[in-house]
Amino acid sequence: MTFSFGWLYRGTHEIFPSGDGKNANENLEQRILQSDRPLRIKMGIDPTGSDIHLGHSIPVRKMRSFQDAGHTAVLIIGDFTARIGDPTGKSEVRKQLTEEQVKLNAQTYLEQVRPILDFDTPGRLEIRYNSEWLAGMDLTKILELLGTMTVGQMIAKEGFNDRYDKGNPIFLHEFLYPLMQGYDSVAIESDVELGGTDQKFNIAVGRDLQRHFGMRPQFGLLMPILIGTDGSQKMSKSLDNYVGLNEDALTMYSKLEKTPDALLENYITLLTQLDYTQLSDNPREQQKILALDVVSQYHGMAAAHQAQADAANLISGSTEADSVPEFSVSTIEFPAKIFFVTSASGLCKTSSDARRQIQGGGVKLNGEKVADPNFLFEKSSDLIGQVLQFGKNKFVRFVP
RNA sequence: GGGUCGAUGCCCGAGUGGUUAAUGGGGGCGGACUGUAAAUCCGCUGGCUACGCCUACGCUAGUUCGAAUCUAGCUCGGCCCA
Repeated sequence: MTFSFGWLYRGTHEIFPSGDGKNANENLEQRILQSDRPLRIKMGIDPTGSDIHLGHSIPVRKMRSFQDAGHTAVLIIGDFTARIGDPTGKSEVRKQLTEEQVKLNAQTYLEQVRPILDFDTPGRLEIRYNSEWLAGMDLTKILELLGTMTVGQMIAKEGFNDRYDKGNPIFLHEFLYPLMQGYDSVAIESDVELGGTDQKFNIAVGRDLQRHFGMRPQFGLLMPILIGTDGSQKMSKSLDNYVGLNEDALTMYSKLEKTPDALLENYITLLTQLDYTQLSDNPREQQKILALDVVSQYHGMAAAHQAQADAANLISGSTEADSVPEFSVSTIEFPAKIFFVTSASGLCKTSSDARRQIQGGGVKLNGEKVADPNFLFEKSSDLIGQVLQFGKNKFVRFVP
C-alpha cells in the first residue's frame, strides 16, 4: 500500500496526525483512499515580498504531486494576513504592508509558481484571497476565535517563546496571526494543509478551529525547510543564500552548480524527481545534474543546456556564452571609468564596492583581470560586445 | 501611570570631550588553492564618475575651538511596581 504513495512521502518530513497509536482512525492514506471526491489541499503564501525562491517551492511541489494524483490545490494568497506578517521564526515584528504592495506581490508570486503547479487541468487549482473572509470579520467573530486559545498556548509557540525570553516585544495583534491562518482552513474546508516544518503550530491551530466549527480537521503535511546555498542557514532572500524562481537560467545554473556537497542529496530529493541512488556518486556530477534539472523546470530544457554550456565557457575564460545577461550602454555617460561601469551595470550595488573589488582582483573584462579601477572607456563603442565579470558568477555583456 | 536602565556600522559589541569612518568578533564579499565544493591562507567590509568631497554612533536643539562621548526635550525598547 505504502508503495503507491511514494509521491506522498518523497521528502516529506512529517504528516500529522500520523494514523498510528491513539490516532489510528486518522490516517491520511485512508482518507485519500476512502474519499469519494478530490481532497482539498491547502497552502498559503503571504505576498510579503516580490520574489520567491526554491525554498518556497518545496511545499508547492508537493502540492503539484497532489494535483497529479487528482486532488484540488487550494492556493491561498494571504493578502490580508500579509499585512500583519507571520511572526513564525521572526525575531522582530514584521512591518506592515500597504494594500497596493500586497496586490502587486500577489501577482508576481502567481507568475513564479506557474511552472510548478498545474494551472490548466480543470478542477485542479483554486486561487483564493483570504481578505475574502477575513477583511469583513466583525468583533464578535474575532472574539470567538480569540476565545479558542490561551495565552499560555500562544507563548509556548517557538518564536514567541524565544522573543519573550529575550525580552523582545510581542504585540497583541501578532497573536491573531495563527488564528487567521487557521480560520483560512475553516473557510476553504481544507483536508490537508501543506507547509514547512515551522508551520506546525499554525496548521495545528487550523485543526482546532475546524473542530470548533464542527468540521472534520485537516491533516498537516510538513516539508523540510530548505537550507540555503551557504549550506548552513535556511534559504532566505535577506541572507542572500537563495536561488530565485524568476532568476535567469545562467544565474540559476551557476548558483546550483556550486551547491555544497553536504546538501546535494537533500536538494536532489526535494527539488527534482530524480532517484538519488541511481545517480553518479561523484559530487561534481551531481551538482551538474541537479543544476540542469532544476533550471529546466523553470526555463525549459534547451535554456538549461545553454546555461550549462555557457557556464563552462565562462569559467574557462571564454566569452562565448549566449545566455549572459545583456546590459545596454545607453544609460551610461561616456567617457566612463570602469569602476563606474561595474556598478552602473548592476553587477554590484555601489561604486565604492566596485572600486574595492577591482583592487582586490575580483573583476574581469573578457576573462582578463582588471587592474586599474580608473581604466577609461572613451566612447560607448569601446565597451559594446565586452563581457564584464564580477566575482565568480555575475556576468554582463554590453550591448548598444 | 510610577521607577529604573538602555539605543553605536549587516549582527553582536568596545569606546565615555580631541589627530582617525570609529578597537574587536561574527557574518558577508573578493583573491590564492580546489572539483565553480569543503578546509586553509591572504585582502576587503559608509557613500560619491573620487587622490578630493559628503554623510554617519535613536531624533531635535544646546554647551564647547572641538562631542558617539556633556546638558535638555522627544521617540522607541527592556526590567520592576501598579
